[in-house]
Amino acid sequence: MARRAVVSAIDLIHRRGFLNRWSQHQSGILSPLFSLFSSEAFQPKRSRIDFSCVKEVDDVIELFQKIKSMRQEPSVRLYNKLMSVSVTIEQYYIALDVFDEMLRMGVSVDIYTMSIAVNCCCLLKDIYSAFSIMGFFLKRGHEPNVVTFGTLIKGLFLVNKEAEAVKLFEKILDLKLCEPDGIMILHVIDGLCKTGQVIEAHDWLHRLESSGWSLDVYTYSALIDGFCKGGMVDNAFKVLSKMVGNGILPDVVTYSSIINAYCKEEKMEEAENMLEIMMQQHICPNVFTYSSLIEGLCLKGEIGRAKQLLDSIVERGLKPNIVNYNTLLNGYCKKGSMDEAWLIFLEIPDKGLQHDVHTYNTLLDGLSKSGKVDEALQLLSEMVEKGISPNVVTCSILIDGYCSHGEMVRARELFYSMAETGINHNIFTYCILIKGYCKAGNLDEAWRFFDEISRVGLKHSTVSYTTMMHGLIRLSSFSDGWKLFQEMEAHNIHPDPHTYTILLDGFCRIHRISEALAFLRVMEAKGVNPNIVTYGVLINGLCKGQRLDEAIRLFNHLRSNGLNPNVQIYNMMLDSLYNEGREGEARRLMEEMERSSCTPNGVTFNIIVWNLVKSRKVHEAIPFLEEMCRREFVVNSDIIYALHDELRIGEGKDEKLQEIVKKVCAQN
DNA sequence: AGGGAGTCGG
Repeated sequence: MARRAVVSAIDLIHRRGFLNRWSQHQSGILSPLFSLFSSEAFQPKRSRIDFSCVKEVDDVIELFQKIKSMRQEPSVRLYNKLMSVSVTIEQYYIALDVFDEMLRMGVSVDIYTMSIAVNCCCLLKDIYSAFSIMGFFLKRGHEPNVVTFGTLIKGLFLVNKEAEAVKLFEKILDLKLCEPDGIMILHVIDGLCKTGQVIEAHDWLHRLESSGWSLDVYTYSALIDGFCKGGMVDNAFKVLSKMVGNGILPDVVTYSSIINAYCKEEKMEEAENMLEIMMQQHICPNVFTYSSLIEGLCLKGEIGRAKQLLDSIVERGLKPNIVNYNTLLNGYCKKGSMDEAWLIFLEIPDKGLQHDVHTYNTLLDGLSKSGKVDEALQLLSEMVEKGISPNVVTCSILIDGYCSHGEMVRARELFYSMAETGINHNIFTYCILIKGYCKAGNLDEAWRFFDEISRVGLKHSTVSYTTMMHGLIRLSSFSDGWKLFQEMEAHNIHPDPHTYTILLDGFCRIHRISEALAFLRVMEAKGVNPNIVTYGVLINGLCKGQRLDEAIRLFNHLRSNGLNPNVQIYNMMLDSLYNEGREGEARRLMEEMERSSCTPNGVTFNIIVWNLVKSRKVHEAIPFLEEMCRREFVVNSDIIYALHDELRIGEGKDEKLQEIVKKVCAQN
């Protein structure tokens, strides 16, 4: 690296024509005048060099020239400063070029030069050169200090050499090479947390605490964040109270970490409580805090509140960014509220923000998922017109859109045309196409693309195997799917809850329910936790297999596993209870459903209404039908026929019934 | 004069 940088500043200057311009100045007719202005007589004793104007490489080169041509021998400080502004504008190679040139010119470099140069190498992930530079300085009698060592520790973490980083830190402590300071300790604690070694980080913190080293809010916050990210919020709180006990007060970052963790788990009440607590301490939330809250609300489907929150950020004088809007847009799209999604999309430019490729991808996904392929294609051309290049995600969305409408010819065309536009396929695009072909009933093509994955040098994933396995079970046979499952395990590709759920469903569909139940234990033994869908599949199997009581037992067991039954599960149970004539239990289940704040959907209403109509309690069904109309739920045709029959029998005397039937028919 | 750190996001 550093040697590559031997392209010295001089070469660069030649290439960029600066030297030429400079010599023209010197030899031009204006040169006497120029030299007058640039002479020291007109400059203060300490040369005025404005480093704040450095924005790009050319500025660095210009300043380098300026420093070099100063009458008075420029001090090493000026060159150091030039290196550090180069770092500020992320031009690490240029900074090292300056460094090389300093050495070439015989500038007497110092320990500051060393730290900056070492930092450059670290940021370029060239840890070898970082140590070489330190060695070089050592030979010249410059001892590395806490800054140099801290930078090296950071560098080691940056290149995933955690063990070496810790070893270096231990060595520094053991041999007392320097006194560790807050920044160095932070690098160690944060580095360990970010590599998933939170417990180790905690042990270190404890050790450093008892040795009396200074720990600050940064370090504690890093550890708290580590625990939060590792799903150990309890431990995070322990650290929080410990830091307060040590007289270090949490700040906005500390709280934001915890709030973020709650939001990720969709525990919005807790998140908002934390917000409350921090505001009581007069700590103002910032954009990070709000980003987490917006995301959490969107995850919970509370988009309206998310929108309110986003608007309130502006009122507070904070500036939300495009990602915040994209999050909200995604929330609306996932909910299928495309009108609101469009409004947000159109609002973005008014807020002084610009649509980016993610904005377009999000809206495209929403449109194609809600069947508005034409609108999606129009948006795509608008995107291209605006100069935003579609990426592999854009293509995936469109291919998926075609697949879900069974338009496999177009899906395939797009798949092949991607390469021409320089967009490479990844495992995701393959999975989408495989799923599409399975859905379209074309196993041969699905297999063809499945086999192509490894041929084109891509790595199979859990999803690729699971998708193909699902297709086989549905279109071919359970045993073919089972074979692929075994192949998957043999290739050491780990099945996930999704994989197991499909297999369990397969067992149920071929009426091998007991094996499904046994397989649930296998899954758990392998450390894969069944989720609510997994249980749903089993409950469905038991219901359909006339084993309703076992289904009820499994259902009652859910909450003790920390799982909340979803609306599909309630629907299955309700349907089975009605079919078995266990009306009372069905009613009780409905009450429980309401208590658990599980929102009934169209299917729920159809089940209820159908069973009321069937048992000739049409009048009890009317309020449900009204609610269905209000919520624009589709009413089953069987129900509509039965209602017409009812009207005929009653010879149209029942006005209330007539009215609702008219309304239902108009809507369906 | 140097490392200047910890929270967010598709």
